[in-house]
Amino acid sequence: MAEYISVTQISNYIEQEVTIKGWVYNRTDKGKLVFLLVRDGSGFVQCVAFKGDLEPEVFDRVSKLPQESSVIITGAVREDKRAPGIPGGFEVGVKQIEIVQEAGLDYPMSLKDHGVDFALDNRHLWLRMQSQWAILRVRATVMAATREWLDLNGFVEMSTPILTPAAAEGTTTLFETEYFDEGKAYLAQTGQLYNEANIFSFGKVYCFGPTFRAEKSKTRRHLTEFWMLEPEIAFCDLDGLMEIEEQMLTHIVQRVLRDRMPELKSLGRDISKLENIKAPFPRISYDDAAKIIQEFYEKETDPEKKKLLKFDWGIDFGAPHETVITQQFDKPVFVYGYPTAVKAFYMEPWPNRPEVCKSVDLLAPEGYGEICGGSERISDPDALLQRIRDQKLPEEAFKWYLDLRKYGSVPHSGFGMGTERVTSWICGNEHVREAIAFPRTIKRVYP
RNA sequence: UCCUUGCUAGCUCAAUUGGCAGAGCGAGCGGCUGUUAACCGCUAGGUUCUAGGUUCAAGUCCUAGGCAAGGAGCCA
Repeated sequence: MAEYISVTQISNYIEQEVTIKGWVYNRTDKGKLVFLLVRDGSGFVQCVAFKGDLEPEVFDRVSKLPQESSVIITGAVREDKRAPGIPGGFEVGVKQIEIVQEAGLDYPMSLKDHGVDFALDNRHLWLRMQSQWAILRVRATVMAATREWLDLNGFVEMSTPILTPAAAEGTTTLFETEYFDEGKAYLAQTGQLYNEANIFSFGKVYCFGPTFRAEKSKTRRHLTEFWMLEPEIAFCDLDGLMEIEEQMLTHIVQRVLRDRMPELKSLGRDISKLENIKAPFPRISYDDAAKIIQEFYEKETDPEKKKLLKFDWGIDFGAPHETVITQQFDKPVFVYGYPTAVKAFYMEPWPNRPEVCKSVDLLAPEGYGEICGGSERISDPDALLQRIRDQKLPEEAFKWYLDLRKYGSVPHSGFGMGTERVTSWICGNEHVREAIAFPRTIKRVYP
């Protein structure tokens, strides 16, 4: 009896008889022979059925087998450069085929292009397309490599709550829900404050889970539900934080290159752009970034684009600003020292320059923009209380958070990384919605 | 909330200045022993987003509405 294998293993079974279980991705009927491109979850392999090798009625069914039919195929593996697939270059000569189910003829997804609306309405089926399969395989590797690096470097994974009592930074962007007799609870938009408590027990921690933003943002970089990684580190300043970010990201990209090359190639990704992603990453201040933007603003002749590049010191960067900055570098670039006024209340002010703070964003190249945002946190209890009062935040809700600065306060830092943004950048996607299996956007909660 | 663009066959899109509703893919039938989103021949498939208006004549122009997209605002 033939051994059951997955397509990824196929190169180890040349000239041997194997069994493949999967789905018909494409069929090419050539008359007396039929090519079936079969996907099994691990890869895509071409299976070839010759009329002379099968019973006439079986061959007849195979030559009419609809796309997405589920099959169990047994036959000998051959090496053949002409064979398409992932990894490709191998094919199975069909000796036996069990048709588990003939798929319906009205399968709506064709191998040609689809519009965004149609593709998303059929996300449960769109997932089967090779491009989506490849992107989500890269995503899984991004997540695995992230945990791998953190675990190897002494971080402890903590699970921070999804249901939270109040906003970390205002209440306008929270999804709210009734919570028994306690009033309202909110879906977490960050686990950071809880991780700041966790470090005083564990030193270096991270949380990695879904995060919710009720922002009415409709852009290629936004989802209302996305997966965020948030490390937090005790006894760590801004420089130490940047070092952690660049080491971790280097590991992620190099691991994807090692383990997901066929997927990246099938997506048409320019691999040379990724091979270069190695620490150290360039570091520029907000002030330096402002100068770069100003130069481009002055050079720009198109009035439309010039308007988008308009920039006054003190504002946060928009997408066009980030694009201009990232295009100066072929690696991700750190921009640190943002104006205190545009950043969250807990960020440590710059020494002798309180108008800027020890915040840092990591911007991905090729125009992808912000993938990580973080800061050194305020460690002084009086300074933190002052910031909470200045921003008119509910002092009562932050009582426990202020406790952290009373009992053994230390300089500490942390950042958040958007899984979908990192995956999109590595894959070269146009939109983050393809980097999560079932995207949630302002206009879509189905399927 | 604002700006811009789009909505025509199951899907992706054409349709010149307002003048006969078209193609490719998918589906059906036939052909082909090396296809790579195969190719070739034939067949079926339409309330042109909705409602109203202008006109001899509306997919096309006007009014209102709906849906979607990606930008702004907002945003770890």
